[in-house]
Amino acid sequence: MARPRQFDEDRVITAAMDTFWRHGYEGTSTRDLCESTGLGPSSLYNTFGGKRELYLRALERYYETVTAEQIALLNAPGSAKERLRAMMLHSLDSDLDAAEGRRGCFAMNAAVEVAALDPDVKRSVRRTFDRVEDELCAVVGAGQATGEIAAGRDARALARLVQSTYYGLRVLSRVQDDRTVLLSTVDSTLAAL
Amino acid sequence: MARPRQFDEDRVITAAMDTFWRHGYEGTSTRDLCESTGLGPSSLYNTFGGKRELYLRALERYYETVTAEQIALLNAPGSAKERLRAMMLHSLDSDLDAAEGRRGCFAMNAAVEVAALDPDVKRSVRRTFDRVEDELCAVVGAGQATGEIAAGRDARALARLVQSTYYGLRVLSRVQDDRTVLLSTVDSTLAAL
DNA sequence: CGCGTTATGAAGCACTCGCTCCAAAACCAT
DNA sequence: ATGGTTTTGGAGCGAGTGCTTCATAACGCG
Repeated sequence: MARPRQFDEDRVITAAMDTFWRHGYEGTSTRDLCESTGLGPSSLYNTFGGKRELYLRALERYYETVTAEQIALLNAPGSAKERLRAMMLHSLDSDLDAAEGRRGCFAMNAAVEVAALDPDVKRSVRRTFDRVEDELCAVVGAGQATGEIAAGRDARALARLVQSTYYGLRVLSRVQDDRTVLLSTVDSTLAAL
Repeated sequence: MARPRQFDEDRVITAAMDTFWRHGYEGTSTRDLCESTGLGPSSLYNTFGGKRELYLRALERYYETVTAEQIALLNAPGSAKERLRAMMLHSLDSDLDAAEGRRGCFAMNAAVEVAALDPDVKRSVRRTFDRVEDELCAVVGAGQATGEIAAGRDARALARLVQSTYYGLRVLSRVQDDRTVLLSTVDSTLAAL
């Protein structure tokens, strides 16, 4: 019927996610996106609509890939606390890895930079955070069932406590390079459960 | 000797802080700064050097005013947990106040948006965070002295735990509008001490 | 093949970016 | 008042912004 696309849409979104993640929304120009995706501006606008829409797609992709990986770590074999620790360690090491560019958590970056200005971004990040909370809640519940975690307190409340500490650590990791300091806070969190 | 300045430097920095705080570093243009400070570009550049330097001054001012207020709440009369709670509640209500523009914590915004790109910004935010940690540590220590907080665990470790939860809550408040949800996490944190 | 349709690359739109330059203005010491 | 020094407003620099336009290219279908 017509000329087919010369690019793989998934690859393009992944490349765009990488660029937005690294430089933020305002810090990324449409030319940056053209360069990292390999698309010309006309293809990019024809396919996705514009910078904002592509950013939303990138956030979606982050949820499908990186957040999914966090959740997989939470559902891996092991005790509840081992699984919580594995997830936090994984993120922390990612945050501190200079080779990855110290770009942090894309969802958190979006929450801080864009959520107040764009309701769609706010909704997308909210969905990611809510999903993480749910998964944490399930792990805490499992820990309570085995007696590993005190059953007296509400699982949801404990999950939210872990989640807050987790994102707080990721904030601190932006200016704190000492892994052992952050690591000890992970252990304090688990000890408090 | 020469023509004196027509503006108050402190007022200008405070106005710049307000603008950077609201719109972020990349989201603020030099024209925005001229408008909010009332200065022409020549005065602004002659006095401060440039956008980046003014941002650093704004961060300094944040430390001197807003962070100082947080610390004052930590040192107000009351039990240790009451003081921790007062500080967290104050920030949370500020974060959720639509009239303030949902701009969050300026130091945290700087940590997330700029710290990886600018060592001076990283240092400045780090200093603020370290100071907050120290003050939290003092309050925790006081709580342990009165028996309000279990003396078994290291005060510094508990302070870092509180700090992480605190900044994590401020991240979540960017997408979570329900005050009671965030509030319950504050209480979970205090209960875990 | 030729047609209808869509994708592509390049040029470029109006506008904004951070910043500079400079003549005029405003002060104080003499 | 004059001279010396600094500040001020405004015009404007080159580069970059998000995005559009359009002729051309590349396909599947008849």
